[in-house]
Amino acid sequence: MDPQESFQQRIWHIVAAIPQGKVATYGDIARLAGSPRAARQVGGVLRRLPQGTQLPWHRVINRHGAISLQGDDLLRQRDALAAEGIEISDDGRIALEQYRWRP
DNA sequence: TGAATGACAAATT
DNA sequence: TAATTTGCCATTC
Repeated sequence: MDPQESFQQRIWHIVAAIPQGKVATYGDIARLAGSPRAARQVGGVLRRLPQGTQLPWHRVINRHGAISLQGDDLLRQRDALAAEGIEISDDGRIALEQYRWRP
């Protein structure tokens, strides 16, 4: 990975590369960014994104295929994913084997 | 400069 | 198998 870029910039680039209709886990992104143990920081970066961002942050979910957000944000992400053709089971989880992004 | 924080993940119970 | 606890580490206060 490019060491000149800050950690959060690498996260931005990786998340931006997730294709529509696919999802990635926080752990995956952390690994692609060169810090396999920094999954938590991935969430930290996405949390501080500006409102008008173009980043497809809604395509990032946790290892259980579930959305980690809560409240209104949870509903918004759920809708955004459904709009891309991603189906969510009744318990609020996604079939990772089917929708997971494999670069 | 150092302590606290957290959109996770793996190990333990 | 599911729930709880522990470790992680870049960013924020």
